[in-house]
Amino acid sequence: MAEDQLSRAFTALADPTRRDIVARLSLGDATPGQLAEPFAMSLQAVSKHLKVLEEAGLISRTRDAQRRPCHLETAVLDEMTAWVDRYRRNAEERFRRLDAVLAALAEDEEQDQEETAQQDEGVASS
Amino acid sequence: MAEDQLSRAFTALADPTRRDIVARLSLGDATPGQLAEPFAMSLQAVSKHLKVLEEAGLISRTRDAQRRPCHLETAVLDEMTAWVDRYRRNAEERFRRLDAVLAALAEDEEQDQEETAQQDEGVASS
DNA sequence: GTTGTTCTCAACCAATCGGTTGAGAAGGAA
DNA sequence: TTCCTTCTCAACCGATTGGTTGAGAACAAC
Repeated sequence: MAEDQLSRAFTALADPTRRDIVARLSLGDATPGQLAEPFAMSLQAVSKHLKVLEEAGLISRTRDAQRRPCHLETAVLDEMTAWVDRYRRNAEERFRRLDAVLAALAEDEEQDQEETAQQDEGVASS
Repeated sequence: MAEDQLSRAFTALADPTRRDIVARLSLGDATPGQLAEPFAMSLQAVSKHLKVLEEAGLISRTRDAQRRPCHLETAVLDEMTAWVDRYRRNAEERFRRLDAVLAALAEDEEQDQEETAQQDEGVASS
């Protein structure tokens, strides 16, 4: 996926109104008028939001007389989760390995302490 | 998760520089100086990006003398995939059901056509 | 102490964003 | 045709964004 496409997708979902629209569209296609209804803003503002979502590839629009029904496209949503998951996995795998190393070190430490304790029998610790 | 926290997270990842930083940090902690090195911009600019990432909860910062090592936090990444996946699943489940309905309709249609063909034997179609 | 390194803060600037209003295109209904 | 509905486009406005430079805080090293 092109870099700026991913930027557009994240930018699109950064706005709460646009996330609400995506949530609504996940339940079924809807016209701009229907989508604008729950919001305290003009139809033109919603129309702008739909343009942003369309340019991000998150929705597509068909035609039905004057109406322009909007349809949620899932491909870009897939790309977004793929990106986020990739680096989340990177980090978590790294933490897992680090934990293993720390656990091994802790075991060595325990071993060392036991040996030291044997050597230092009867000597007060500082 | 708070609504504006999610907005901050998506806003943070909307910028390519910040996505690069997250990718880099997924491989291991790093200081602002190390993170700024590959970019053709000032350290101050990178410092601002780190502030955005920190306020989104995507990174945390500790202290090591003058250095402020950055650490990737995966919790918010989880929240982001959870959000995206929720509505992707909604939509895909809906498409799956729609496909089933259409398949059923197509079968009925076939049935109807067979019956009509029997009734209309020898009659030219209009 | 002074010096050098690392990093953040403050002020500024051009560009973008999210809303507004007004105009008009596209198409069904009277 | 004329009206009404639905929607987009264009221009504008204030707030935010992503960069800059300059100043200075915090700390190690000398």
